[in-house]
Order: sequence, then C-alpha cells, then structure tokens
Amino acid sequence: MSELESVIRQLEALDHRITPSRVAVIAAVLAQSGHFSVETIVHQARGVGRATVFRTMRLLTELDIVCRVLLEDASLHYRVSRRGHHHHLVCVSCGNVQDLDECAVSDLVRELAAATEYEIEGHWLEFYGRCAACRSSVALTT
Amino acid sequence: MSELESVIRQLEALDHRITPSRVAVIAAVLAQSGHFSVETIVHQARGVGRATVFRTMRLLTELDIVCRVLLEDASLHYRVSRRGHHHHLVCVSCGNVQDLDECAVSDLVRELAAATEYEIEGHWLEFYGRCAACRSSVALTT
DNA sequence: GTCTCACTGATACCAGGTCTCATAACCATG
DNA sequence: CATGGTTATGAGACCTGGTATCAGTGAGAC
Ligand SMILES: [Mn+2]
Ligand SMILES: [Mn+2]
Ligand SMILES: [Zn+2]
Ligand SMILES: [Zn+2]
Repeated sequence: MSELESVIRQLEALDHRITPSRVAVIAAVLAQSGHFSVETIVHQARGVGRATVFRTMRLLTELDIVCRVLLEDASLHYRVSRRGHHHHLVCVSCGNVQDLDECAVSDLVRELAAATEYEIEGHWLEFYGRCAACRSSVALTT
Repeated sequence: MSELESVIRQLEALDHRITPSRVAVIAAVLAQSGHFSVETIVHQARGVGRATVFRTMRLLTELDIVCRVLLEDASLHYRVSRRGHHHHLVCVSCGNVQDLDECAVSDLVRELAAATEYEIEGHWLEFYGRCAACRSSVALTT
C-alpha cells in the first residue's frame, strides 16, 4: 500500500470524503522532501482552490500526517510527519530539517505543572542553527 | 528615573533619535500589563503611523525591552521584558503569562550541538496551558 | 542658527489565511 | 444503479499582520 493510499484509508476511517481535490493536495504534500509552505502546495496542486488547500492542510495536521514547522521569523511551514510528537532543528542557511527523536521537554512539562499549578496542554519547541555542510562552506568563503 | 526615561536613555546611548512618535509608542508599550499585539499599540499610540509603530517595535525587540511571545496558533505578541533570555507559560484561557526563570533548554542546546554537528544559534520555546484560576472556573461550569 | 541625516506617515502593496455562498459531488441507502 | 442528504468545493471578497516607497520633517551635532 502506497503512502498515498494509506492516508486515504485514514481519511475514510474518519468519515471524510475522498475527493479529487483532497487526493491532489495529499499527493503534492507527500511529494515534498523537506519543509514547505502552503503556497507551494497551492501552486503544485493545480486547479485546487486556495481555500481547499488550506482546509486540507488543517485536516492533515489534525491527523498528524504533517507537522507544523515554525521558522525563526515565526512563519509557519509544514512537513510530512513519519513519527509522533517531536521537534525540529532547522538549518537557517540551507533549510535542512533534522527531526529530534524525542520531546526534550516532557519532563519539564511535569515539573512546570507542579510548580505553577498550570495544567499544561501544549508547547512549541524549535531549534535553529547551521548544519555541518553550511558551516564548512561559510568557512571556505571567509 | 522612570521606566520611560530609562528606555529613552538606552536609545540615546545607541544614537537613536528621540522623537515624539517613538516616545508615544514606548509609553504605550510600557503601559501594557500582559502580552499585546502590535495592533493594540497602533490604536493606543494615537497619531503615530502604522509603519512607525512596527519600526519601533522592532527596535524595542532588538534592545531587549520587549520580548516576543509566540501564541499557540503561531501568532506573534509582545511583552515588556524585565529580564534576559527566558520563555513563557501562557494561559490559553485568560491569556495570563508566566515568565519562566531560566532557559530550560540551554543544556539541551549543547547536547544537540555535539550530537548533530549543527551550530545552534537560537530556539523557540513556549508552553500553553490553563492557570489555576481558569481551571477552577471551568470546574464550576461543568 | 544651520545643515544633515535619521526618521516619519500616507499610501500602496504583499503574504498568509478565513468567510461566504452558490454549486458540485461523494457515498449510504434502498 | 438511482436518489438524496450532507459534505466538500472554489471564486472571490475580505481580513490581519507586516513591508516598501518616498516626499517631507525635525532632532540634534556643530
Ligand atoms: Mn515536544
Ligand atoms: Mn531559551
Ligand atoms: Zn544547512
Ligand atoms: Zn488563565
């Protein structure tokens, strides 16, 4: 079963209708290699309305098929998610994304909950830096 | 010396000009109690142009007079910052913000740098939840 | 007081995203 | 299959947050 079929099964299982527009958006999403903006999908899923692309992205986010990637300037990208809850290390130079294996703050969430009496429901955690490749190319040009 | 004067001194020290517009924006910012959007300041600093408000907010961010508060939906707010680098715990119900004392991920940044060969330059970290007050009011209404 | 350059604000513009609503079509059911 | 109810679509208006342009102003060094 292809990845596309697998996503379609998930939608069916949750009583969402399988429409050509949705399939086109999902196919475009699955074809991305790194992180991407919604606009990229709007361009690549030709003929699908802008609103539908945004609606489908929301669906895919809720189903955990994509994850949100927050860039340093607070703009929102997406990325195909092949695991559960996790965070990212983004190269600010080439855009490469490293998925981090586990949530580094789950312990902290418990501590915070105890210390502050907040019931903690969510968090954002993203790291920015330069990957080894980008660092060495900078070294060469300076 | 008032907080306003203190900020003005900081601007002077860095060779920024003290203009009525800047003073109005800074005064409006310092009058905020929690986190706020730029739009709030646009409304409250009457007569100051939109662009100038945005420019001044950028200045204040660079000078660490305000810090950026990222909401759960990735929208950007600001908050008067009375300390160095830190993170936030935001109540998604009433908007109350708790400043967290220290950066909880500075150790992690070092570990990550070693493990991934990235040079890590920055991060986003924000927590969302419900404060004690909001939790008890929910308990009452259910 | 003069001069210069940083700053301003009106305005146009852009990006990202939502709302509306008439139309289309998916798919459960018979 | 044929039908029907309900879900999804897409054109376009609209909204929010933010930047670019540029002629005009005024802060403050001298
Ligand atoms: Mn996490
Ligand atoms: Mn930190
Ligand atoms: Zn890189
Ligand atoms: Zn609260």
